[in-house]
Amino acid sequence: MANIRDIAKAASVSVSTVSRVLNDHPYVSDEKRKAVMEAVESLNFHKNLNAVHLSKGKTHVVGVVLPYIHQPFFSLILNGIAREASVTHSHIMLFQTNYEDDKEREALESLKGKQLDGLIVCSRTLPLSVIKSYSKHGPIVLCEETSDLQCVYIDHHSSILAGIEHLKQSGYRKIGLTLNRKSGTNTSQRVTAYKQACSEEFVFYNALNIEDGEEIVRCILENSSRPDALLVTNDYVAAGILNECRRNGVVVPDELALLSYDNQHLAESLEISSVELPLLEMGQEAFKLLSSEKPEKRELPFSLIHRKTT
Amino acid sequence: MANIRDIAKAASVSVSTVSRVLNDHPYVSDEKRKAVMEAVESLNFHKNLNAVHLSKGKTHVVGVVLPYIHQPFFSLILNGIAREASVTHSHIMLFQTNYEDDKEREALESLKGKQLDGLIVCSRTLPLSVIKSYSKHGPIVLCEETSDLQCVYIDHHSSILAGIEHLKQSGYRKIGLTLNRKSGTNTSQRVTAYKQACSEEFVFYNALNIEDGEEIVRCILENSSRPDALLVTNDYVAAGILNECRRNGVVVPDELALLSYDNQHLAESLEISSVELPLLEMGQEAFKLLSSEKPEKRELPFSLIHRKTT
DNA sequence: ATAAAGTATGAAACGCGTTTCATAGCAAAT
DNA sequence: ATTTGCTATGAAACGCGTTTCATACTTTAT
Repeated sequence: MANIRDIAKAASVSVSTVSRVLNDHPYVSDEKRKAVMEAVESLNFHKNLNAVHLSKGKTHVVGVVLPYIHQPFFSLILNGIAREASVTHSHIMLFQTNYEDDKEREALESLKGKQLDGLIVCSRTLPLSVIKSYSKHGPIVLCEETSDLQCVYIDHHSSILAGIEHLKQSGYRKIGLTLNRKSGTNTSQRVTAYKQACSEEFVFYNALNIEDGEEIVRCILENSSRPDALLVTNDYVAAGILNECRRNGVVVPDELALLSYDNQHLAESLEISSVELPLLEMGQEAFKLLSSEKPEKRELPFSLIHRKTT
Repeated sequence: MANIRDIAKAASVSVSTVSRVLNDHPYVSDEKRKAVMEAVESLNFHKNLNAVHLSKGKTHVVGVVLPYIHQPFFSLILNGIAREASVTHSHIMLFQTNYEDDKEREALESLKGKQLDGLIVCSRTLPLSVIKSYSKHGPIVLCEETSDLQCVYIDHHSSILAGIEHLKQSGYRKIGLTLNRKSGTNTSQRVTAYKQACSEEFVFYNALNIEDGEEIVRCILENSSRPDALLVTNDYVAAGILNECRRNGVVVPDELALLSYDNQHLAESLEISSVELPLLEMGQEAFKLLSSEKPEKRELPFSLIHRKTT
């Protein structure tokens, strides 16, 4: 494939001039510009982006680290990122980690190797200190509350307290909590708030999908001591719970109230009460923070949407 | 940042030797290897990936073109791609197009500029001829039936016929069809098959999400001539339909049968009959096809899962 | 003993666009 | 008439790792 020097030769100009033409720099006479463009045309020239990246030291690619693409929570954040990236003509490199250290490291190494201009970590398993140590190679934004790095987050502690408050006001006393993984900043915040506000503890882990919700109902029914309300990981789990309740004749919300997280279409459609999280904005803000010079922590608000399950 | 020449100097060897050490080439004496590694360590050297990419002419990055990330159909394919990519330590660059020409072009241009080693197009709006014209710059795989390019696909024509057959055998006569966009290879195949098998026509477009399903029911109820069965775009639309039917006292499947596509968890959970599509495999196959030398068309099977809505 | 094969190493070219610096002509300002 | 400033253009350096080629020394095979 023809390169810029071939073009220079063909157009009888210097490579600098070719580069100027290609980049719309001023200070190129019309005739030379024309000559270059003709050469470009006839030799079917196009830039090698890797050379551009190397030379410029930038790629206009940002990495996005997330555990699962298909989970609505993350795909919405991703969507927000994509939307904002599109504005600046940046591209997105995806690192689906499944919460594996190695995969997260790959992303960090790509940043280090200048393949990425920045990195957005939607969720992680690596220690914060490790992530931070890479921040000297480029901007890193986290979607959780941290003090050392740029971050966008939701105050999950408060959201849980608000949810519990809401449930208690409606007369529910034995409030349970469903969560996905056992570790993680966001999870910890939820658990801490929960333990702070509730004496009895009904905590269900590994609750992530519809079928997990169904499983939880079965689990609850087997037990004599059962919650009368649940704060649910997300709308999908709630949908599963709702579904299995119907099958088993458990009346929602009388026998079991449900307050889920995310407030996706599904919640609206099934009339599930839900804590709305501005995930799209979260992605957008995360992207914007990449190019913010000063350290910033950006908190986003949640809001409780009251429907028929509470 | 130190580069390979600095290392060479510090270790008193040639750059070739440094490169050999960094790439685990044989033919390096232990002492030189040690010297290089020490220099790498003390100067905190790490490769500039853009230089590697330029030099090697490869990036180990594949582009994925899809309209919407958050749509389960595509996020599942993406998942399959990601899974397979992870095996070869390839990375994924995401091009969410919203079916905009420009975005698709960006992906194609990235391939042309050697930023990508290959491209998987999950769905497109650009004419096939345009896509094909870029295939000289790198492998392109489509997720639809084509004769000119590598592709993985499902025979949507047959799947519609099978669905209709199934519905007819159960006694339904006025079969309707819901679709998303009006154009597209997959859509066309479905429409063609539908028109071929059904004399009456009940076709609903822009059916993609839960709320679209609800809307469709409202629309159906307003009309005197209504279908008694629907072939539905995907499980989400079916869920919306199911939901709105319940609200309006329409009994499923007696008054309205539903056969959806994709067979996601949602369908299982709501006991919706669905045509299972091997989307994960589709993604995996698509990725594998990128590195297949010979032209290949790979058809994947669908299967009809009979549940309570038919 | 000699050819053949393998080990080890470095110089230089290669992949390729961008950018700085120097140079030179020409117009506007003093 | 002279300085200042802008327009135009090219040579060369820069970003940086990889790879080929040539060279030279060891071994192993014949």
